[in-house]
Amino acid sequence: MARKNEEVVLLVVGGSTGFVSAQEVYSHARESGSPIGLATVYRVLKSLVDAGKVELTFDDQGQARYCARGETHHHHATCRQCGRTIEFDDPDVERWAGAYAERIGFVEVRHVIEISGVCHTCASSH
Amino acid sequence: MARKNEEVVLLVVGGSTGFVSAQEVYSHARESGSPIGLATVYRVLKSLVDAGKVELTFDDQGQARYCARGETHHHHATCRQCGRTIEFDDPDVERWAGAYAERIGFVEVRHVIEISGVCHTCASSH
DNA sequence: AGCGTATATGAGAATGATTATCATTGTCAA
DNA sequence: TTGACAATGATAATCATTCTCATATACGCT
Repeated sequence: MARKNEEVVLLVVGGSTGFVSAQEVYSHARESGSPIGLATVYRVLKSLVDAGKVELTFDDQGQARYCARGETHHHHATCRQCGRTIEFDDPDVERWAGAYAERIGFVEVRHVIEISGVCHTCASSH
Repeated sequence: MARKNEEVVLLVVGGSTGFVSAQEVYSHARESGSPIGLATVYRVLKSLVDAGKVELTFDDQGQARYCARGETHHHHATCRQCGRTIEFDDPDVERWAGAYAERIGFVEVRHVIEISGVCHTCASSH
């Protein structure tokens, strides 16, 4: 067998910077020679998300986008004009989120922090 | 005419605590006697979002959910089990977001901070 | 009022991402 | 090899959202 499907999907997701859509995972996997089907892409992605190996968010149009979760938890800042994504991991805000969750009595807390704006490059080339 | 459609939609969205889906807006509006159509609900919601009067996010399944944007900027903590929503507005995190955006050179910054977890009630009744 | 034009509306069709179905194929222990 | 069972992929179904278009309404002008 060429390669296990889960492996193929992880390679594609992990090999991309930023987020990829399920359809992109599918076409990239096919381009790289895997005979994987779209249904399996969705199945594998879902199991990877459940397993915590891949992160799932939704873009401005509500489409699912996936991103390999590395060792470190982090968030993203996205430029609304060029789409460039900056990853960040700020201990201050992590600490804040944890403290806040505790204050309101939430457990098993996840948080999503998305910052969007216009990056320096786009703003100056305006 | 009974009432302008935009008014009806704003009433429904504003009259709900937390987020509502477009379908919910539609059925609530119909229940309250408006002959509004689903297409118009979507049209009006989109224009309200563009106008900044309504905020748009996506839930765990990628469905759009709308929320009236009041005078004060705030964020939400949602219980994954009962769906209850707690609004919060914490100056610390606002300050952090602003400072961070400046640090990476972003302008016209918006940020979304979503906290999800299991609330005290659900956790203890488990 | 009468007329013309532009805009808004709603019913239903079309779209497109995601999910379910199901026959087929691969896996593996006995 | 064989039988049980999970994994796969093609395709159909689902469902939120968007598009289309015929109609209705608002607005300006005479």
